[in-house]
Amino acid sequence: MSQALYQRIAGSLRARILSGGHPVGDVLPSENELADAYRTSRVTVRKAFQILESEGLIKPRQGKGYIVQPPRHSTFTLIFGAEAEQGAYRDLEVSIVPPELPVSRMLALGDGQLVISIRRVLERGGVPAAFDEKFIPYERGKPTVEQELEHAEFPELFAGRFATVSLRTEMSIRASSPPDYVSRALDTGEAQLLTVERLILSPEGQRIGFSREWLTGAFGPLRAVSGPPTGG
Amino acid sequence: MSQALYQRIAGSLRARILSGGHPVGDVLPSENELADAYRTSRVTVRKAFQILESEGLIKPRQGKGYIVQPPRHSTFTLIFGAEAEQGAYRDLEVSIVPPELPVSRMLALGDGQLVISIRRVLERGGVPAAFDEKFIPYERGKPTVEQELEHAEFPELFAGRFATVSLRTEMSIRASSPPDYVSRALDTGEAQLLTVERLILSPEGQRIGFSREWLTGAFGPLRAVSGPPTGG
DNA sequence: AAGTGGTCTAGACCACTTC
DNA sequence: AAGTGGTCTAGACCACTTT
Repeated sequence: MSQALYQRIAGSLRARILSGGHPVGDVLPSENELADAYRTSRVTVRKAFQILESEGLIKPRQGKGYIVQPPRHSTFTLIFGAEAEQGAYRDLEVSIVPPELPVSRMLALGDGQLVISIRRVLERGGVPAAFDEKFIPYERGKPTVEQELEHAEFPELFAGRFATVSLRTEMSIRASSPPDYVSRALDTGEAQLLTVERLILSPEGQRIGFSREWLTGAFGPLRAVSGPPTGG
Repeated sequence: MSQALYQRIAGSLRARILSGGHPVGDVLPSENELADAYRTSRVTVRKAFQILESEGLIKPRQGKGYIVQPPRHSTFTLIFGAEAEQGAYRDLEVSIVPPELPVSRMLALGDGQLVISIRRVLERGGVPAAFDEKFIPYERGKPTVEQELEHAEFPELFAGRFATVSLRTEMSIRASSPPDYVSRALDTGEAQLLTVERLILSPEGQRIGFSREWLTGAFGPLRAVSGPPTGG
């Protein structure tokens, strides 16, 4: 099971870039040069270049060549959701209520519009680790709350109304003091907690859901990574 | 400037998937079918499929076809660093000191190993927004602190010693109480702050730098997004 | 056996950059 | 004019899945 040729070419170029053999700004050997060197076709060499391009290592410039890019350490990938599965959710309350002002603003609701509110606590090892609160505009004739609750994950909650692939999520992370009912449920007193807010957007940009989570120390930190892939 | 054929094919398929025309688990038309339909070659159709694959919308299975994937809303892209440029750093202190225990642990330092400590405050509109503290193992004969300070961004600080493309960063986000010297500098009193820790790793996995940042409300929330690209 | 994706070839023409 | 990447063709053989 030897590697494909284009993989070997990509690996060889990657190694040379990462080891500093081709510093940032350098122009790599051209497609034709490499095709000759490896006794292969240009298409195969291009495939190798496209791998490195997708890794952000190089960028093509027509008429010039492939140029080694500076590393982008400002884009991080957040690992989120995996940890939440280590624990159990305890449902606190499902209700149809008039929204608080910040919620109403976030969902851009009209006057008198009610929302479905779902409150849950994540427990880990018997200790409350997070308080989770979701808000969905309430509309008669839409799937019932009971049905929706079968899906734990937020975006999937809208599967009946939208193609879930098409939904976008905007996340906002800060430290803030939770309201009383949250600090009581989490037993955290006055402490400020890591707060994660999520806004679910339809393909048309409509705000179709909003959630707030307060994470205690028991939840652990959020983690993010950047840089070249670990396997490479 | 009409779009390339493979772009049009990808766009057409993407639209059908996002609008729910091809639900999750569906098998898309085969490469040969589409090549016939668009009166083009298989290579061009493949290129279209590869775009959708890179977007995470589909996954190929040899002998079967391209299958529509469930959306992955658990991977978020953190937008970090861009906001920091809206403001000015004020240097507080550069010193060579014995590390505190947590720093020594994070960098896996031996006994007696000293570290270079760099403390800065980010001010935005005259208000302190963040406290920034970096630790680098001190070694004689390596680039001087003065030289290193010319580079503001953390990973770039190691440009002399490593090919910066090859560095990885692990980030950890939580809410915590800052030490006294931080809350004094930021004038935040007892409040817990958003805390961002970064560990810089060499290609070999060696821990070559560690940073801590405490962000006040003036810094604003961290933001992350997931879902299909905005332009698509 | 037939159909699918995975890899690869040996050309072609175009737009762009450099000399 | 020569070289570069960008797009595209019309084939080929392979490994895998389904019938």
